[in-house]
Amino acid sequence: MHIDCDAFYAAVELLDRPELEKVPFAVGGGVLTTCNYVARLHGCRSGMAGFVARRLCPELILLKPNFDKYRAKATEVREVLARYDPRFESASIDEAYLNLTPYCEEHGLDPGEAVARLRAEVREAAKVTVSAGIAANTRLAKICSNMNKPDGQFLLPSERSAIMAFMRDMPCRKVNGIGRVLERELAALGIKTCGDIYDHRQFLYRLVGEKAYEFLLRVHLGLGRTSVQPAEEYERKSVSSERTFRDISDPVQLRVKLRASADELGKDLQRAECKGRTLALKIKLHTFEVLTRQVIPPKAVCMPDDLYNYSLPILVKLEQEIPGIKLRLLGLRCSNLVSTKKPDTLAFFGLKPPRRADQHNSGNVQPLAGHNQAEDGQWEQWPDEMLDGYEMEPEDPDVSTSSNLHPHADARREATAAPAETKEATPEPEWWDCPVCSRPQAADERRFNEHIDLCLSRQTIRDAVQQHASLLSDGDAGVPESKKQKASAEKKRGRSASGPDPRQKKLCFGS
DNA sequence: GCGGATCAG
DNA sequence: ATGGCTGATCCGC
Repeated sequence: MHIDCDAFYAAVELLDRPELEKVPFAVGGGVLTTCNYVARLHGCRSGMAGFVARRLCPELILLKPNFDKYRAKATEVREVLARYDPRFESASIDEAYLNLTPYCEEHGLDPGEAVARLRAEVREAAKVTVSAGIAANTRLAKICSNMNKPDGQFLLPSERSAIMAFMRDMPCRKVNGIGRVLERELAALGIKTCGDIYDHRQFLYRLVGEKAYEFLLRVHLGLGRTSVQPAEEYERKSVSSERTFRDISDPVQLRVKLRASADELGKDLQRAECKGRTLALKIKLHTFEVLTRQVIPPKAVCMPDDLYNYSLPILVKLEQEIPGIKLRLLGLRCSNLVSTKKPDTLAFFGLKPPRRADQHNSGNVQPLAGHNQAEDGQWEQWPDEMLDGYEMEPEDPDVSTSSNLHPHADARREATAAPAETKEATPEPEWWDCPVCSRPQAADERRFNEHIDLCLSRQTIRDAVQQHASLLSDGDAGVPESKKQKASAEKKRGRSASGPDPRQKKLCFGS
């Protein structure tokens, strides 16, 4: 199920100031984020520039957003959600995915009944209305939650026929990973609805590339992710900070901006407890053209001074390359992150149960190559019988456009030119137990061996530690053990409890 | 890897 | 006239 608060910011403001009910108002600073019904009557839409809204409706009242307030309200809502699925996944401050199957079984309820109950509880507890979509996977549920907005719900039966019928007339743009650009490209081929995708597949492959092609076919079939997990379990991949300002050419002022950006990013990195092995400078020219340039500092960076000093040469170079450069935005980003969190001793030594999402190791250990379980979950495996007929052969005219949804292109040896090994290994046991740590590993020979190597080196470390346990005063980063323990105990207070900062997680396509 | 680009919220 | 900010992913080099 996907759940979506109705006009969240506006709804929360309305609780404090009911008198706004009658007047056109919207929430947002420079940009209008959410607005009430009256404002909409004046043509103001959410996602519209503030000044445009003002034009349309001069008496529009623009409220300054109060994110602390919205976060507090979001926790109220989430407390209810947790009763239905303790492992629900926040998709943003006002959206979440839940797996309601266990709840329905335990309470002997239909999904529809359970959701009706959930929505009533949210309204009761948090005094805001929510809309919900109930479907077989997250992609469908997301679409469904918009069907009966506001304050409604929509159930899409989990049957092939119902799903295909549902997608057939669904405008492509309603699907999560299809934005304005892709919508345009598709429209150029005559593809307006998800149902149209299949008929045009022979052109699609070359138009959008392999990934997007597979994505679109999955959309057509109504396939999507079926797993749901707390957002905290996703690993962050970058941290950035950028600011827009009045056009600046003055080199001195530009350095001031860079300094500010470095300070901001430094703070954020500290909050996120990580450093970046890669540092990127992003600028937007007064023409709105965007450029990025990156460097790999000799060591992972997180201190503002380092961020500034390593990015300054990039700026200098750009200043030389672009005479009379005039900027309207400048920012810094760190990627290739390494955690500075105190290493979890148990996990590090492999003494802890599987616990997914292998935490960032402290820099010296490479994250197991790009294909982990989380990644598998996100693309949710093609049913082989479908994958065959659907993939490749974009030009093959004999792939008839009949209504046959299972065009078994018999004996296609392999899907793509890609690694191929992983895809073909499906019938085999998916996991091999590591003889060292006995944790399950992907059944891939190369990676399995790499893992064993890893474990052996851990074993070495463990032996060394045990041997010299009393002697080792723990040299890492010069942090005394006592301090590290303490930091661990406190963790990041507030983060999990009132836990705002809902990780923005892209769920499909991108994700 | 790098840099541009799209997408989401 | 699209809007600022953060983050993720994909594509073509």
